[in-house]
Amino acid sequence: MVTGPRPLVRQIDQRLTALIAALYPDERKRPGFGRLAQEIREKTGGTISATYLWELATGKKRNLTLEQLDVLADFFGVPPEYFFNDQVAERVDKQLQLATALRDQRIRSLAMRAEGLSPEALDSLLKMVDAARAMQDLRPMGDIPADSDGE
Amino acid sequence: MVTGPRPLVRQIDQRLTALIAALYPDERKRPGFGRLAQEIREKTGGTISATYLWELATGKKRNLTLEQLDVLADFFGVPPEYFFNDQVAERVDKQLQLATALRDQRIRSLAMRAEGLSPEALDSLLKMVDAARAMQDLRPMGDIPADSDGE
DNA sequence: AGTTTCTGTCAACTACTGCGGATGAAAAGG
DNA sequence: CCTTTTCATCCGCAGTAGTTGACAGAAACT
Repeated sequence: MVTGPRPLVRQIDQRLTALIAALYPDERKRPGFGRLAQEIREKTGGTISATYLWELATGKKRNLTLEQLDVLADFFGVPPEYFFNDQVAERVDKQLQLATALRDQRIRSLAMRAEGLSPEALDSLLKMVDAARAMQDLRPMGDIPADSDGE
Repeated sequence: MVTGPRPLVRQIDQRLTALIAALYPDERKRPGFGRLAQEIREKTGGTISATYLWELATGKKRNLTLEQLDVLADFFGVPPEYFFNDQVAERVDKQLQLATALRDQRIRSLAMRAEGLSPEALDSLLKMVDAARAMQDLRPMGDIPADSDGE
């Protein structure tokens, strides 16, 4: 069917890649779609394939079912609306920024699932982190060796 | 795989029938799934079939795709999360009660799309409507002749 | 009465979501 | 160096989301 794409189903790819980047800030250690799919399966008990994950991330498929939406939302710890509600996405992205800035595995997953802080609170927290980083004369995030993982 | 149904996809049938009942309070004038599907198609430009609508309302199918979710949410004027987020559903249902109580086509669709009032505000509005109804000695809603429709 | 329209329901079909299994390239590890 | 693992990408298939077209019963109309 050649139905013009409904607005809801437009930005899945961007949202998904943003989540992946947020969960694995260090590009060097970031797993491929194969390993990622396996992790999702183990952690959520749901089923998702590496191929489909890639198709979603590259925008080749975008009209997913509620079940797959739930699996993804469950794994990344975001509300399902994140994938199509701009307002929710904006707030969550703020939290992701904070989590990335803190660069600690435990705090990161906590923050991703918190969903309780206002954008203003998150903004000031981000500013505090920036200030602390400047005082300690740290390089801009990106080339700092990542932590060794461990659930 | 026999994956147990994810929690997200459980109450679609109830939500859908609730929406239909809210939009057409008078059972006598309520259209069947055939006419309803046609209305949805005309109003939203999306595609949905009468049979599928029935399958959803009776719980025979429940794992719909984002595109169909968008069509339904668009037609009924509710946020897409209504179908799987209990918190949103509760708030919207309050609005639907109010709209049904007022029994005016225009106000009804307006209220369905408002999404701005708190549950407390809606509660007091509902109480006011009840009080007004009692003072006017109206019969309990249900057998009042419905308005003649018109977009 | 008969006829026409609408209802819910089902079975057969189509189309696309979602997956397994290739492929070659590039790391990693020996 | 070679071998093994992991990567992105593709092709084709299975299963199911979603449609079409039928059916009989119940209204509504004449």
